[in-house]
Amino acid sequence: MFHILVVDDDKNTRMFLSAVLQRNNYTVSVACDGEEALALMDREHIDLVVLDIMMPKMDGYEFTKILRDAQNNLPILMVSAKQLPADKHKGFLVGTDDYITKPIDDEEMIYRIKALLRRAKIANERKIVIGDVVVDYDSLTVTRGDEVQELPQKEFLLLYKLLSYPGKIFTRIQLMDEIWGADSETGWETVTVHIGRLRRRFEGWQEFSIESVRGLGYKAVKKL
Amino acid sequence: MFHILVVDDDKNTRMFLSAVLQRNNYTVSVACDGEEALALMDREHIDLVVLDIMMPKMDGYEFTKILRDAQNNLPILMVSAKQLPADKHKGFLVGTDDYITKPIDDEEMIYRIKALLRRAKIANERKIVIGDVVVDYDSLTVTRGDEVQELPQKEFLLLYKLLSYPGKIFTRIQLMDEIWGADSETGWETVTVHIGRLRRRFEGWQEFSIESVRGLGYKAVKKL
DNA sequence: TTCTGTTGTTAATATTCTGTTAATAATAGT
DNA sequence: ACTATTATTAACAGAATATTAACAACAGAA
Repeated sequence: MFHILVVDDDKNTRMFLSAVLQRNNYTVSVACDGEEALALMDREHIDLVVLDIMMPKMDGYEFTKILRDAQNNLPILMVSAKQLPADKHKGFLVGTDDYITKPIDDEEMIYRIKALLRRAKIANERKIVIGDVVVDYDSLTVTRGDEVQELPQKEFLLLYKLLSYPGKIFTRIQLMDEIWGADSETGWETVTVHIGRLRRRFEGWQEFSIESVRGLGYKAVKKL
Repeated sequence: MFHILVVDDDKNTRMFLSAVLQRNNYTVSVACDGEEALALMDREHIDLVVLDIMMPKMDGYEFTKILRDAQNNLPILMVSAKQLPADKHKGFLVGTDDYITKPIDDEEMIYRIKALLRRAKIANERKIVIGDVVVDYDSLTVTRGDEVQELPQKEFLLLYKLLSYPGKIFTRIQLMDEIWGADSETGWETVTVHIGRLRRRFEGWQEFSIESVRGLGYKAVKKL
């Protein structure tokens, strides 16, 4: 089903992790260090990496950094021996997706792996996820829990654009150009109206909001 | 295991795609353009096609059209250079099964290929089961409990197509192409009428429904 | 042939989107 | 506090799209 790569220099840990993962119906490959891991990833398809921070030659941070620099956004679950907050922080900085600390609780690990895989899958589906809210490009829908809203194209595209770059300010003209096309006859005032309609539609939703920036335009704000 | 045909006029892209696919345990054939691809398909068995839209001589759309005309419903993954939202939709509206945009993310591609192959396998089983309802391709019947309905061909094919990919949106044109054949004289308005007939026929059935997506087309929704 | 059911066409009707305008509200600058 | 500017909102009209019914053409079975 899913193929997981375990990278750890300690043989016992490797075996322990493999066993736990296999028991949970994942297939597993192992590597002792970063280099070996990278080599292996060229040959096999990997869905997720469980990565020890402390390793000889190349440590976990370096490994992550190399991957991310290469635009690879494979989900990574880091395993850290230390419990210092400073360390946790560093992990997130390089671009890990989640981490657990030793001693490893297998249930917790499996739980986190599931969560990561779920997220990665969603990321592959042209969807924007904000908390419980899912914005799906292919069906023009916005879902929260079991509530599904199908929006009209213009409204949807507007929302999708804004939420694709949360915090970024778009001018009305920009939005016009990108959604209506630069040579559209339509006046930019309609953007305003559509924004209004979106706001009304998602009135009371905690997950995000569309804010106006006077004199400039609009931006979407995620709230979590 | 599965044999994939890559059709792209750019040598580098071809090599890149081949490499990624082979690394993921697919066997690969390549072709530079549509004609070569068609010739090759006469000689070799192909499970799936990865197809660039932009090509000399025959472009991706044409290629797809020819295949579909010949009642060939090989899964096709289109590769589009453009990232304009309007275009994106066009891409999957023509009659492809799925599409990705350049720059190609290999993980995304593999993910989508897997999904397509899985679906193709299901489509070959010629029977769709939804709760108590059985849709049987070979006898053109829909059964619920001891109630058996034999539907007219066109109606049946339409329903079957939609239910084969629940949730996926099909445009009328796409449905025309796939059921009537791309060079049929019949106008796409007919699809609308048939949808209406299907709806009437299965009025009040809880198991599934056919929903319209304004501006795009129709989709089947399973309800459990 | 006559009857029946399927299929495609068309036109009338219904529904939903979209853009415009004008009135109202909010904001910043003086 | 007043004004000029900018933003919000509601209401409307027309465009675009979808649904439905009625009918015509046709094919096959009785």
